[in-house]
Amino acid sequence: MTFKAMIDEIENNLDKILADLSISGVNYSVVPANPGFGDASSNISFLLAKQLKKNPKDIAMMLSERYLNCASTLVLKPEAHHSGYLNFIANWEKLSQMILSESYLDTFGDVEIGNNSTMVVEHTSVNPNKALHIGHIRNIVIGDTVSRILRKAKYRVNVLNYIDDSGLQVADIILGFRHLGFDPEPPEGKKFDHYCGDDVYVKTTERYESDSSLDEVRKNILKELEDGDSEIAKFADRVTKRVLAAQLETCWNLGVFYDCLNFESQIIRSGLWNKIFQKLKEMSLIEFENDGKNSGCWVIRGEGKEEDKVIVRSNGTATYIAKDIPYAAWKLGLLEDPFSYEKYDKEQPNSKTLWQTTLNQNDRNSQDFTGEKVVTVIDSRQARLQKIITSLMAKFKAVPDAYVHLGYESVTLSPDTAKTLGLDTDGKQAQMSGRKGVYVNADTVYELLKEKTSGETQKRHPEMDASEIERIAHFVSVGTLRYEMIKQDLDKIITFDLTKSLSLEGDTASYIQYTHARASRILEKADRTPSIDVDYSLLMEESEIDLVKNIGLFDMQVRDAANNLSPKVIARYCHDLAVSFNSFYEHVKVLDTGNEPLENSRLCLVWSFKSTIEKALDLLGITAPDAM
RNA sequence: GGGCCCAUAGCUCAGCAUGGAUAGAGUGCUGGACUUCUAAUCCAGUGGUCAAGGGAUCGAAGCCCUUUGGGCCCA
Repeated sequence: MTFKAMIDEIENNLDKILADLSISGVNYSVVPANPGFGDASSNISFLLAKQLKKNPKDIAMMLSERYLNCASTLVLKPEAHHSGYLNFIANWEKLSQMILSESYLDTFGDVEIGNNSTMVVEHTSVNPNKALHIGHIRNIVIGDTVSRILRKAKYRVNVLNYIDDSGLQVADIILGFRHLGFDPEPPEGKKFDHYCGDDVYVKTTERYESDSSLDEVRKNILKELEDGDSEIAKFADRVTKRVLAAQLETCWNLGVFYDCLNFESQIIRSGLWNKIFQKLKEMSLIEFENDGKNSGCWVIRGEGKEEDKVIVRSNGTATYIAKDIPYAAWKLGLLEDPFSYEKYDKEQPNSKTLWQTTLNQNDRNSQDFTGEKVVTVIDSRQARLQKIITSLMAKFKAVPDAYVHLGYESVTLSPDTAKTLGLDTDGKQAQMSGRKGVYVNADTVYELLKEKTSGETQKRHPEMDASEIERIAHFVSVGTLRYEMIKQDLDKIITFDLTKSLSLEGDTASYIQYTHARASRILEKADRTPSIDVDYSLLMEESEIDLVKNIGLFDMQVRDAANNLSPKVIARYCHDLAVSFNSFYEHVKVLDTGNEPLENSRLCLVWSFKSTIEKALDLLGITAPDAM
C-alpha cells in the first residue's frame, strides 16, 4: 500500500462520521496536502457548511473532535485549520514502512483500471515518403508514453502504426523517381528516408509550380497505386517499404516499438470498405441525398449546425474520410478480419515481435490486434474528421467512448530556427511543412544532442571508455528529446528552437537522470543491498519524509495519467520526485554518518527512490544511467 | 461565413476536469554554497490588475456570458 492507504483510511472514517450524523451524498475529497498544511487535506467542511448552517471552521473542529474517536493506524491526528480545511498528520513511522516496502515490489505503481481489457493505441502513421521530423516525434512520443501508462494501468495494449502507402505524398516521390530522373539510390551516407523527403519530395513538389502537365501524371500514378498490380505499384511498394524501414530505425532508436503495421493499400484492397458501406446503410448511419448540392451522394448528417459530410460522391468514388471508417471499425473489432499477418523482416530492438498485415492467404496466420477501446493519436488539425469517426463508432459499437481521438497541438519552429532553414518569418513562429522543406529532422536533433551530451559526460568522466560514454549520451539524448515532447499539455503548441532544445539544465530529462545517478552512486559506494528490515522511525527529517511521501504518490499519479490519457502527469511527477531527492541529498548525509541504523534506513530510502524513479521514467520511455 | 484550441511572473509553462488555505515550477536577472555521497546540483532574493468586462456564488485563475488578441480547421 502507498499514500493512498492513508487517504482510504481517512475517507472510511469520514464516511462513518457522516453516517453517524445522518448525512449522505457529500462528494468531498481527501488529497495530499499542500506544504505546511499537514499530510492530507479534506474540503469536507466547505461542502457541509450550507447544510449544517455553520461556518466551515466550526465544522472542521467538530469533525476533528469526532475523528479522535475513530480507529486510526496511519493518521496520527486530525487538525482543524481556521480556513475551514480539515487536515491530517500522518503516522510516518507506519506509513514509511508501508510505502517503502511496497516500493521494493516490481508491481509498485500498478493500478487496476483496465482489468486486462484490450486497448488499441494507434500513433506515428507518417506518410512513408520522408524522414520523421520533430512534429512527428511529438505524436510518436505521446502515443508511446500513453501506451506505456495504459499497460501500467493493466490494459492489454496493441500498438498500431498505419502506413499510408497509397496516398498523394507517395505518388509525389514516385513521380520524382520515374519522371524527373531522381536516382533510386540515395547519395553515399544519406539515409533513404532523408533522401526521399529532403530531395525527391521537396524538389518534385517544387516542379509542380512550373510544370502543370505533371498533374495528369500524378493522377495516373495515384490510380495505379490504388489498383495495385502494375509495375509502378510494385516499385512504389519497394520504395515505401524502404522508407518505412528507415523511419522505424528512428522510432526504435527512441525506444518506441509497435505490435503491428497496417498498410492502407491493403485496407483498400481487402474489401473492408464495401462491408462497412453495407453496414452503414443497414444501420441508417448514412443517407442517400436525392437533391440539393450533395444530390446523388451518400452523406453523414452533420450534428447541430455542422454540414453534412459526403462519404461517397455522386460518381460512386469514396472520399478521403471513407478510408478511415473501415479502419476505425476494424480497430474496434467490428468487422471480420480480412488480413493475415506476417512477421516484419527485422526484429525490434526490444525483441518484441512486430507483425504486419498481408493479404497473402497462403500460410494464413491470424492474430488479433483489435481492442475494446481505441485511442488514435493524431494532431488536432484533424479534429473535425476525427469527431465524425468518433460519433460514428460510438453508434456502431453502442459504447460512447469506444473510440477516442487523442489530439494535440502541432510543433512549430521558432523564428531563429526557421531562419537557419532560410526562412524569414518576421519574428513569428513558422508552421512546419514537409512539402516545402520547412522542418527539422528528428535524427538531426538526436545527433546534435548526442554530440553535446557526450561532451558533458566526457568532462565529468575522463577515464570512461568511448562506448560507455556513447551509451550514456544515447540515454540522455533520447530522454531529453522525449521529455521535451510531453512535459507540457497536449493543447499547447510547442515552439521548437534548435538552440534551446539542447539545454540540459532545469526542468529537463537530464536533471532527473542526474538525480538518479546521484542515488546510484550512493548505493554503489555503500556496496550492499539495503534491507527493508530497518527502523523507519529514524526517517524523520523533513526532506526524508517529503521524499517518502513523493514515492508513495506514484500509483495515484499513474491513475491520474491513465484516466486522462495525460503523459504530462508522469513527467511532472518524475520532476517533483527528483526535486525531493535533491533536497534530501543536500540536507542529509547517507554514508559515513557513524550511525549504522540510520545509514541503513537512509540507504533503504535511496534504493526506494532509485527504483521508483526508474519505474516512473520507464513510463516515459526514458532510461536513467547509473553514472553520467 | 461556420467550428475547434490558446491567453497565468520578462520568457516557457503547472494549477482549471471536481471553486475554498499562501497562485507554483523552470528560465532570466542579483547574491551565496564544491578539501564533502557527482555543482547536469542546491539555497536566498527578484518578478503576478491570472487578457478585458460582466454574471451566478458566502467564496473565482478555475463555472456561465460577452469582448479582444493569437493559432488552427472547414467553406
